[in-house]
Amino acid sequence: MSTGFDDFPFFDEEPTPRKPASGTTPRDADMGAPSPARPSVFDSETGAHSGANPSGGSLGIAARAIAARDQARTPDYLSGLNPEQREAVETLDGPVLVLAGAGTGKTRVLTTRIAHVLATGRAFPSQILAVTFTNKAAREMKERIGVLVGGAVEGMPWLGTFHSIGVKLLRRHAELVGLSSDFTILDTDDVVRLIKQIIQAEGLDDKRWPAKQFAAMIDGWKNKGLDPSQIPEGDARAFANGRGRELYAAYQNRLKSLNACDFGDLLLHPIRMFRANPDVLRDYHQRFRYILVDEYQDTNTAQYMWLRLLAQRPSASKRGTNPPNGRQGQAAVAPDGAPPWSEPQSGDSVNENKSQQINICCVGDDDQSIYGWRGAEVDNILRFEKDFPGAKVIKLERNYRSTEHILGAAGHLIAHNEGRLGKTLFTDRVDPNDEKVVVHAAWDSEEEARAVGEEIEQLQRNQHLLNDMAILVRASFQMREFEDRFVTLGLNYRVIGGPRFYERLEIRDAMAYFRLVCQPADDLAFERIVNTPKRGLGDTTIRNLHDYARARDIPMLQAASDIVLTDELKPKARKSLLDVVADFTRWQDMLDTTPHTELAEKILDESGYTAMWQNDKSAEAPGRLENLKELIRSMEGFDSMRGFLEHVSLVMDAEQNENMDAISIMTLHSAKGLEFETVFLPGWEEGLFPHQRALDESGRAGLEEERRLAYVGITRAKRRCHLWFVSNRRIHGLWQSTMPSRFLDELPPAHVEVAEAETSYGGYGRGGGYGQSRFDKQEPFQSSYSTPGWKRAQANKTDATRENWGSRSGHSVERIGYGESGPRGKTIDGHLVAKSTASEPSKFAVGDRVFHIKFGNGNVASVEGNKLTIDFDRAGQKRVLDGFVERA
DNA sequence: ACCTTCCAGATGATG
DNA sequence: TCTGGAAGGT
Repeated sequence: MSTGFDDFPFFDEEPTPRKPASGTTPRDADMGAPSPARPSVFDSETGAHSGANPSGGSLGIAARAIAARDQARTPDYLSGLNPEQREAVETLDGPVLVLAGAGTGKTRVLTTRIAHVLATGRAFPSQILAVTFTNKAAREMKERIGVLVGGAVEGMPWLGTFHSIGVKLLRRHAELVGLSSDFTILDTDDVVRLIKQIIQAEGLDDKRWPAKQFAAMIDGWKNKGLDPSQIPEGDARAFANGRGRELYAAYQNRLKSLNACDFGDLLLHPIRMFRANPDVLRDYHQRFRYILVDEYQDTNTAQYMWLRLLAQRPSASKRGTNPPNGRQGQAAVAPDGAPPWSEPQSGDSVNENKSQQINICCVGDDDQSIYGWRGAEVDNILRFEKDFPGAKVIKLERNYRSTEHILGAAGHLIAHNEGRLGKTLFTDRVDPNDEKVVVHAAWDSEEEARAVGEEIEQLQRNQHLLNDMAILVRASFQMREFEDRFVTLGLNYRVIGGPRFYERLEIRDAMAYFRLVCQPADDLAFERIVNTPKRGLGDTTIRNLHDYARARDIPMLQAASDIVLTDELKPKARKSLLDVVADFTRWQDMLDTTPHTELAEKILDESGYTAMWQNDKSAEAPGRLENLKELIRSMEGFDSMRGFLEHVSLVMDAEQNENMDAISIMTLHSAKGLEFETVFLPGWEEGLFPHQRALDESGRAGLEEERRLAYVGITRAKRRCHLWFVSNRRIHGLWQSTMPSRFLDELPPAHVEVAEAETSYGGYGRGGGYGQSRFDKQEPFQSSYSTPGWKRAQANKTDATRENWGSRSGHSVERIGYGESGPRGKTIDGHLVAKSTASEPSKFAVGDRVFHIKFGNGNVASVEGNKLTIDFDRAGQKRVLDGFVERA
């Protein structure tokens, strides 16, 4: 077997299956801790853990689990779960779908379930596959499992995002899909540039057929798991005079010759690889005993296929009874045809594993599916029981986050959706003092921002922290007005979302240098920096070079080093290019001999890139230099340049400054998974929310997704939830009069109150259809919020809420994840963020126990500013930035 | 290589 | 209405 599993010590020594015959109470022998004869991550790790064990004693988790069971007691980690959560944790056999409503302890269930699998000795850490969508979720999960099982989490190499696990699979088996294992991962920007080249090379007008649009199409196809040959005819015809399919194929070829993958390939290549190599797939079937999937409602078709392949061991009977492509009729699956479910079924390769099933557990909430536009198929979760026959579905409906009013409002709203699995959240913690959800009206968006600002200040005066408040908008253009207002008021705020650190120009340039050094075939990187800084290598030279490379089918860097030996170029260009080639050759030679941070600095200095920004007189230049320093600093946490590159392409996040008290401004989408004491939801108007385009493009499905988004918004609030709508909003520069959102009318009166204007105008707006469902009514509708009374109140309110603000000192703004081009006209830049975080004392102290996503747990050995030296339990001593570690 | 002018696009945003 | 990007001119 050539699958290269050597680094997984336990692969060849799987625990014997411990599935109890009855499926209920395990027999003693089955529950035993890993036998002493077997080398066990668990045994070696439990020692570390037991020190922290409040119940004392030196027993490992598994041993304690047994003891607990023997005494008919509950292991620590299970106590405190409610009955449903506990069922979700303890139902280990067979497929399980956990429908976890907002705030019902989803992550807790997932992490405890993993701990339970480990503690009962059912699998080793390396035999658990746990996938999330975001790095953040993966990180949180790792951290929380760490709390439960101590260092054993270090042994979980297969906990990560779909993409990071895809990379891992692909690095091992790259040759099976025609790549070499040092392939490059292209981000969206690279992809667009590459496609543009292809479009131009095909002699097409790149204005008429924008690369960006085609990139989006390809992405859509890949989300559905479609190869060029499988895309629907209509789609293929829709681009470039019917040449869509051809271009897609050309793009894939180009990727292959670049030894590169886009994000979609990180899923699709493993799928192809598994299909074409059943023996490899079988190895993974044996490895992954437990599969856990977070946010299952967000999976797209490709992810679904990927999971199916891994989760469904082929049954001894060929096709039919329990088909691996287990869908009843393909129409239900891929409406646009070309369902790629045709896994090669080698019926003969199967029998030996009858007894071992793979236990998949998907956790999600159909009511929070808000990424349909990104390819997510809610249907995956709705169909779970059909896909996985015998699946157990467990609903978590006990909410630990919000007041009854908030839950009542959200629940009533979401009940207007059809096609849900149906959950009703409830809470025990009922307090007569709880505020109802409040609906406010404003005249226009400016007044909306002003009034929200006043409410915030009022809360502040009552000792509420800004950190506990958030403004969640439907579209990012809404943020501007709030930002403007907060700058005026001197209210600290942070904007979350948007372009990220590594998407900044200077970071991408620097990364291109590093990429080219590590991966000489990376033509995109080459073209990006060959004339940056300016070296007199203009369009003509590049074109020459390009042709030369294409004609010989060699990478451009190679072509460059060849062509300088000829006299095809003008002397000036030739000299220049010669220098570039010499530089890269030298850097490549140093790759294995020079510490990578040192080399990185050398590259940036010797290439003249640093000098380029030093000589730049523009306002952003100092910030860019600062960012470059930050980049180098962040490399310290990695042991090689390659490792770092991979991290950046998949994982790197902007760090955030939690020390500052600031209100968060973000979109509803980026708020998913977060919670705040107080939530402001502005812009509840028809056309904006629900967004017109969602309605136009996806009709009822679009409306339902918008409604789910509203549901997500409301359920972010723990105690206070304030909804706003305005009568006038500027859209594309034009003032438009707007109608209150239909969602407002779908809220239950019992849990909602209408904010009165300061001068009481009582009585308006409440009658009529307020709170009634207009569910079946067709457009156009008349909202009860657009009565004359409301309008009067709004006009009135403008005066009633006149300013009483003063400017404040110490105002501070943070833009998390925004580069130099955040929403327009800001006086904020990345510089400010980098500076403020760098100058602040580290929040860590010597001796602190910390967690690093790559190196795991460790103790802080020394602190210098924001640089920490950490003794990692497994990885030894490293220097890392404090932003990369979290308190363990 | 740089500056000006023109024009399309303007929902959401993970890897 | 505004803006980022690109074409086009100098």
